[in-house]
Amino acid sequence: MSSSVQRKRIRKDPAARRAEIVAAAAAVALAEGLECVTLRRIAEELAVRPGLISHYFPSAEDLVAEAFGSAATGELDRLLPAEHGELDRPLPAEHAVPDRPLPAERAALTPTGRLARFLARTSGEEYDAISRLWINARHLSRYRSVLRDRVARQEAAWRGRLEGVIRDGVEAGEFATEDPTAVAVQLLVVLDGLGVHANTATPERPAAVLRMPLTTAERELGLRPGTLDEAAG
Amino acid sequence: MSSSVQRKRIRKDPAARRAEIVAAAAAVALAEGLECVTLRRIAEELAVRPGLISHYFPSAEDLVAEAFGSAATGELDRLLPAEHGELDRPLPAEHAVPDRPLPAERAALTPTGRLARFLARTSGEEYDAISRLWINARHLSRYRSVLRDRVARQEAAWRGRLEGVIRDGVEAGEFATEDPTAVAVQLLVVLDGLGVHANTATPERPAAVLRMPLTTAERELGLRPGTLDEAAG
DNA sequence: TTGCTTATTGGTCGCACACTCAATAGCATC
DNA sequence: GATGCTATTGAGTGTGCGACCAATAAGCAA
Repeated sequence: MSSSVQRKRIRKDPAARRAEIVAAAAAVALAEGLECVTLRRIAEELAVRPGLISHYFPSAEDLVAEAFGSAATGELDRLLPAEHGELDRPLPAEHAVPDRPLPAERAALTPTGRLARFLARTSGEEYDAISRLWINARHLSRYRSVLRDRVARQEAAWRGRLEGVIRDGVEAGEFATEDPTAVAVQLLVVLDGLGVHANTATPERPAAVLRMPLTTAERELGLRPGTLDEAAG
Repeated sequence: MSSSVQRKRIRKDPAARRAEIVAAAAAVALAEGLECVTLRRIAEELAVRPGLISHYFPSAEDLVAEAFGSAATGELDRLLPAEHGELDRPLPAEHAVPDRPLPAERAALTPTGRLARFLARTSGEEYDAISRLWINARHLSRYRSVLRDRVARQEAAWRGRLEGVIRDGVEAGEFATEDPTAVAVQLLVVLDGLGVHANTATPERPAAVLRMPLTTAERELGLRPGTLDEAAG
């Protein structure tokens, strides 16, 4: 029998195959965790033999790091899209930023609107998957040095993106702060702190706790309380 | 040769042996991570055969959960010792709290002093190991349900202990808050948020970020800024 | 001292993992 | 249609894991 197994080989362009592998690995990482990114698992996902994955990633650790980097970059772009022309990475690029002009309605958002939308999105249940990924990566970083470096780069990317929005807001006169970097880091600390519970079904948390990101942002940026709720619609 | 291997069997009281196993597992969990708590590893630690560990813990998952519970309880007692007679766990006891009277100098500390000391200790580098353990447990909870329950119980224990100090302070007129629970959770969120970096060597962080726990506590408890620094000595 | 309970051993099984490498076959090029 | 490059396979290695179980011996009680 052995009916449904694919018999015919499909020979692809190395670059395309590699991208395909990374995409599959990123999807598995996001949905099931970085420890599920194994040669066998990704090979099965793509209906190829494990040896092929080894061929593109001689060390499995590199694939895991790449999967995390790809997934995290994708999620950041979804949560807080970069404005056209925005320079948000002082470090070597993690990924090529698509250089096409962004849709008009995005470019039209004010810094307050962008920040409000980001904070709204990081409160939803959809954000749990991303929280899980970060916890996963931060823990696995303990043992895998390649991943550790990737995590550091992603941290810088997320902080840089958020910092950019804050700077835009200061420039536009919407925000008031002396140290955009410190505010960005403080916000990320709060979001990380709230996100660690993503794997453990936490009972209802006090409203003051759920509002921490908004409260922190409004306090540190000199916004009237409630501003960000209203801006989020 | 096979010189140094232990030949003679040592037969111990089951309760004592079990305690020994848990202690060894907790030490390994704290120092090397929960995934290093394996039958073979703990057996080697105690110079016994792996089968013996299986005998006491038919499911390895139970041992891992027990190791985390033991380590976390021990660290909480070290960071924020329970006052004599303090009732800090509404849930079934995670561990028997030693009922002996505490040293005089500890019992003499005011709530402000206890809180200040706790926050000082959670800032030191010694706290990194505990942060690592929490990240580890929170991530592994994704896959291990027994551990997940233990994490929930420990969260409750830590929150309860902190909440107790806050209530004492309110009662003593040192703190002012309407909702001690919310304050306790907010503090833990900030500490968790700062702790997630324990595995990734983070560059210097802005002073405002490092002071977040103190700032949060002082703000939420109606303390004059600087109070907790001074109380910590 | 003898005997009995049971804590402890030693060995085995099956599984999943990363990694290696010679053999094979797709496909672009001629 | 034939040829050559190389992407892809298939098979095998070694490691570490949890789980299982019959045999053994430690140490207490009779």
